[in-house]
Amino acid sequence: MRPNQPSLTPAGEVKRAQPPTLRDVAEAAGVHAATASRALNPSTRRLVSAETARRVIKAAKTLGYQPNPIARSLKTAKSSTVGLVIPDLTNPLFPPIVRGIEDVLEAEGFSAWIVNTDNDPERERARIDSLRSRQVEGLIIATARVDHPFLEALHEQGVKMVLVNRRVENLEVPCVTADDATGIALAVRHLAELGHRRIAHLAGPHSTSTGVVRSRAFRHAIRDHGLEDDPSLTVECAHWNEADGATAMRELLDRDNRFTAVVAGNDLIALGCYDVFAERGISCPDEMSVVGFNDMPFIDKLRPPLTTVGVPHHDIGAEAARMLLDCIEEPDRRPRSLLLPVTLVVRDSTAPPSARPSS
Amino acid sequence: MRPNQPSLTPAGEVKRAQPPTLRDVAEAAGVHAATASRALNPSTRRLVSAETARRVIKAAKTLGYQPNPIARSLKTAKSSTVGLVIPDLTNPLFPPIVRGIEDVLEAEGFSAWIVNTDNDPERERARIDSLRSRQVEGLIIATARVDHPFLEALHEQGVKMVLVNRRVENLEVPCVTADDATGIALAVRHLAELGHRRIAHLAGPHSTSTGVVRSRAFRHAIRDHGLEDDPSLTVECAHWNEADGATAMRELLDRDNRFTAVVAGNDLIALGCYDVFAERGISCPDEMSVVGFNDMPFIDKLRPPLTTVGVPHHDIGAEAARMLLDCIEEPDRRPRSLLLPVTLVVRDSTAPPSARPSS
DNA sequence: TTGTAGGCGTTATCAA
DNA sequence: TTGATAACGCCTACAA
Repeated sequence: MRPNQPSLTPAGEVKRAQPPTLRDVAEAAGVHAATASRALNPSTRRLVSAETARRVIKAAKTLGYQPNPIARSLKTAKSSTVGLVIPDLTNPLFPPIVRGIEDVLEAEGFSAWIVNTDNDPERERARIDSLRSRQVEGLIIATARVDHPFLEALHEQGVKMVLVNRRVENLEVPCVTADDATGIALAVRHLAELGHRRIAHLAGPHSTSTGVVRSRAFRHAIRDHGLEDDPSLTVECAHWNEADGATAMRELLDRDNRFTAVVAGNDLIALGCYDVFAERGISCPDEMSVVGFNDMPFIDKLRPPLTTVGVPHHDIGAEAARMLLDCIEEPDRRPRSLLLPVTLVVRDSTAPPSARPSS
Repeated sequence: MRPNQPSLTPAGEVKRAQPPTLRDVAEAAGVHAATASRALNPSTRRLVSAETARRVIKAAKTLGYQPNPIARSLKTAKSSTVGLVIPDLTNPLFPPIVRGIEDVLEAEGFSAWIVNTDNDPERERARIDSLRSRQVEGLIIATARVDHPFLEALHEQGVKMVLVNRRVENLEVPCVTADDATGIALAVRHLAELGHRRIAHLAGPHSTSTGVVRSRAFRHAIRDHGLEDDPSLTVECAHWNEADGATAMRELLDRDNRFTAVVAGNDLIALGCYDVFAERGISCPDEMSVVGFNDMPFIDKLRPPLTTVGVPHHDIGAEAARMLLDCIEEPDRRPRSLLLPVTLVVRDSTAPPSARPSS
């Protein structure tokens, strides 16, 4: 017999009460455990009499019964759990997405395991393996690269997943992304309307779909507005971060191009531009306009406040979670993809080009 | 018999191979499951012959065996899991702490469940209940208030926990915090050395130990430097955020105090000051110096870059995780508290007081 | 409508 | 040193 009240061990210390189990509830209600299980489970409750159900539920409440999700998982092979694979939680892009995901999951009784890959494929493998061993029912992945054989392999194995922010070529998996192309188009139009003619692009890495899509959209937009379409005005950054943004900006300036505005692949790359402006005494927006992408928190507090493309990160997370839950519930549903609308947020980093003598 | 190779169901679809279980490994190695278990488990490996262990381990590797942590948890009543209770993941303070925690947990085979309370006691209760039902072995709590009966109750119930950033009065629980008092002392000394005599303090909420400790340290430091010790120079913010920082700053200015510098309770409150400066055309640091606390990411990119107290957030997380693991391993160890060293990071938001006519 | 029995995958306690 | 057995808490055919 397992003690359910604090009791004394031979040594005399107080032993903690174990949490009540289903059997304790059943006993208290004077029914069998199976009956109690049915009564407590909304989907099987119709199998027991209303009176019995009432008694069981009351007993459960009295005892403070909480079902043991571990035992339940072992039996049902479901964990009510999903994995969340992101590069790095300290990148301010991700927390709002994570909150969006959790808000939806929580409402459905699911929880998320968050893992950071630091963009290391080895680490990604290991962390995803660990998630799988914990029986997650699906994955939300924010680390996808254009060519990502590991994700393809997972998909082959029937692992349910949803991609956020990114896509993988030739992979039939649901995605939720911002409308990158429109965002870039808005940025270019804004600069064109201010009077800029030579606009540069600091592209994100082309190993990511986001980098590719934004780059392509940039070229399109430039042509659409009849602006100078000079390939040397685009530099690809090695990573989506400040340091590589700064490097790319330096390269661009060293080419001695007479551009007056930059569309940065994202806000962090734009931050790198700011660093280079400080280094070289370039004044923004007087001498150079910059547009970012994402509208990260606090980016409006910069010097100068950054004009950028606003992305509904919370919604991206929420939609992705909803999609994954859909996949889990109806495994045969066809993968949909969602493109969420973006907005241009004009601040002080963009202005008409100065009349300064161009070199 | 459970099929371990993909097989055909009556309907003809391919059935996914189940992941191999311990029994599969045992069978492949020609031993009993119990033996395989012992061989695979480092702590019991000495109970089997070296030869058997080798065979089992090899078989496990060949089959790609991954122990099922759910089954293991059910048996051992341990989940290798801890709960992480924070107010809001989108507050940039927390991601580095979380990473520090995860880095340590991961090395020990533990994982963390993160929950956000949004500083809502009701929600905190619910989320912690849910963590407990998931059998977490302990909690790391970043939401503690000075008076926090719920945490006391948990402690009474024997729930293992470690507090980060905060303390609870009369609660004998291990804590990991930054050395707030020293940080504030450094800030005040820096301002005093610049020549400021009337220094204000925008205190964090006194419902949090951090708010109390920093406030008290401020008064001490002011007296130590023989500066003007005027209680009306301190305003308490309702929350640790921008909006309430701005409100408090407006109140301070409206009192028409002739202070020339502000020690903000944290960086977000300092951000609120920046907003008010913009509103009222006050130039920082020329007319007003500000010091923040925490050295949040990107705070160096503000206009002007913020002078602040640098806090080792990653270390705070790492130490807290280590402490919790210690508590889990040796339940009887006495609670220790750790005070981590801080540094003053001088940037451009502080300067000598101007010679402008005071009022 | 309710009870019985068996098992999810693992580990602990026996006995051999 | 290994094997047999039972049990962790829950769910679900099946039988009553």
